[in-house]
Amino acid sequence: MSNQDIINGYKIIPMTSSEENYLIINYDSYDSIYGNIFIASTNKGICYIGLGSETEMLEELRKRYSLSDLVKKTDQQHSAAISQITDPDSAAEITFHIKGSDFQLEVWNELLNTECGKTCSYKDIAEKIGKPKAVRAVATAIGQNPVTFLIPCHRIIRSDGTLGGYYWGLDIKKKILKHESFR
DNA sequence: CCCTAACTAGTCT
DNA sequence: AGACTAGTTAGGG
Repeated sequence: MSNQDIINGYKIIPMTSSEENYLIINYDSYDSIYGNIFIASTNKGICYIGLGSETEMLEELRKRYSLSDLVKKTDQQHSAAISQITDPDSAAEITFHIKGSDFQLEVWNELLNTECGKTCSYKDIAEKIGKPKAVRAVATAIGQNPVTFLIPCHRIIRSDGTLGGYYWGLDIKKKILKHESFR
């Protein structure tokens, strides 16, 4: 299974370490239904989405892509992301350019198969990637997802139906799920 | 229903 | 090597 398959209009391009050198990353902050949202992208795809002040997010971005050049500049990809977040059901085509271990990329790729408005369990994801016993590792990898909202880590909940965790806070997880099931 | 223990594999120190 | 996890299951209160 390739990491560059197109799934529901989404595609993940893994960022190699050589690519990361002197890579130009455009970032900016935008207003959204979830408040201020921070989006960053390379010339190949979106590499980070986060919630919080630009100062905090910039620091986070520098940690993740320490060798790249960060430039405050709006981008067509950013507006595509915003409209997709606003209307999660719309069939947009969005590409991600993200760094991660083989395992992480495999997990994030699998998340793209989850349907809007539905949920599935961490165990389901572990089984789908053929490592049914790696549930906890899968959960950790999901938590490291650099592109919140668009790589739908919020749709993954525990087997017993409870919400499980969420990096940006459980209230946001609830809010997204509610927004997605409206239709 | 809540609690604990055992199990599990990837990542970080 | 050891200590963490956005988990799961089985068991006992």
